[in-house]
Amino acid sequence: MTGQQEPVIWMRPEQAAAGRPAERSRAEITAAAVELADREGLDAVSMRRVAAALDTGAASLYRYVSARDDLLALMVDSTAGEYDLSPPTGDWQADLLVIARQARQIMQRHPWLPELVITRPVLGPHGVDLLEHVLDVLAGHPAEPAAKLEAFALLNALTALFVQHELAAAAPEARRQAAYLQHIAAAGGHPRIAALQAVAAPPADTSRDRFASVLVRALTGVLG
Amino acid sequence: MTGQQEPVIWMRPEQAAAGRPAERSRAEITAAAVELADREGLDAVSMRRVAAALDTGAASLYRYVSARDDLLALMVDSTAGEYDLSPPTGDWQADLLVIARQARQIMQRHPWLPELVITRPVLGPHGVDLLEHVLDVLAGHPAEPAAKLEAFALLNALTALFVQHELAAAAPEARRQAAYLQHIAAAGGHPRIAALQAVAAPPADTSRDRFASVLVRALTGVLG
DNA sequence: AGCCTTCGCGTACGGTGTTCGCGAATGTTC
DNA sequence: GAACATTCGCGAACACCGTACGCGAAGGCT
Repeated sequence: MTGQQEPVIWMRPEQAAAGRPAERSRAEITAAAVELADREGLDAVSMRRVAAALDTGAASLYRYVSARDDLLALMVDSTAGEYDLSPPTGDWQADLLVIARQARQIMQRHPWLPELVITRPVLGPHGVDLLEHVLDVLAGHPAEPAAKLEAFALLNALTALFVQHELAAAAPEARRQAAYLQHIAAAGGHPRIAALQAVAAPPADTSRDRFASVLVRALTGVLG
Repeated sequence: MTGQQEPVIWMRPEQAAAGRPAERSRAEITAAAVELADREGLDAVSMRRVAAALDTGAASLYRYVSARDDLLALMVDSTAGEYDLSPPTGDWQADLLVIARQARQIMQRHPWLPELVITRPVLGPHGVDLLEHVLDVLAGHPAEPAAKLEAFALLNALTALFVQHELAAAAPEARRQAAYLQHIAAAGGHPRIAALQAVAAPPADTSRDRFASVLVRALTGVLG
């Protein structure tokens, strides 16, 4: 009855018990994919290009990964290994903020990460360690377990949104969007938007505080 | 010096001033794409498939849209036309919650929307109307204009995250992820996660309240 | 009626993810 | 050391994809 389905990649053995041993490792392939994404963006991470970076053929990758999605999952989890998890201090808000700030730095290091984190949240071995740590930080908090899980998800997703927002500001697409808003303002019929154009100075110095305050408030929202 | 770049699609005239008139309209194409996405998901929205739904060739679409991204932008903006915008009551929190709940319904109607809203926020004519309305709701609020813009973005993105979360719960991928978590819990070394498995009942009845409380708290976070 | 401009779209190019099948390579067993 | 079982590497192929080009046809304006 219950259709037997392929398990998550981390539950499949990396090395077969018998036969010819593999020439490469998941870590090696993941590293190549991450480096490619860092250098040329997520769209450059095609099976062929990753394989080429490893001096092999595209079909070979399927010995290590059952689909491209698996490769992306490996990439995401590998970045979860970049956290520096120090023991909880007892102040859960402060501890979570430390996590969030690290998340922000990691995502800035890997500009392709926010999109992946948001569109397909995935927990691998490193992600599980991170989750365990967050649960440890929240151990004394009286919220329900489900709420703590949601808080973890929100921490990741909100940080990803923020980083994506600040990375997108430099994109040429944002300039087009701004031009259209200006066009709308000039056309009339949208007085509030037109009034917006009067101010120009973006107070960037307050952005980091805003990141913290929004995050903490949202977290207290889920944790009740 | 300043490289002349193609403007946003809504600044280009839909109908050329001279020559043979177009046989179709942007709205027609957008409707076909939306219906296709509603029925078979976003991946089914390829230029060829949309064109086939309109009984035409793929290349024809490029008379109406300069790239597939433009088509996706049209789809997103068309859903922004589904809001029912009633005049502000004076209670900005309540008014924004009304907007957010509508956003949630719209996104549930169009399961492909959250991903697009999150990964490429786009403002077309309908989106601009929505923004104008939100600014109207916040007219009496003393926050900086930039903060109000961020509040608008956060309202959309957070709602999209929530809907995406509740839609993903039914996906088979979630079952795999849960199985892995259970595996980790059984393996030891992650006591907090193992403790999580003890509880089972997901109190779904409180989810709507959580949506509201998280949203309001996050919004008050940006608005100061 | 003629012109001018745009439209429709067949065709083609370079790319994508993924499958199949087979020869080669290896650890294990006799 | 030879035979075997099993896996690995991967070339080739398939079905798509987004997009550019170019040309015949179609319609509005003068």
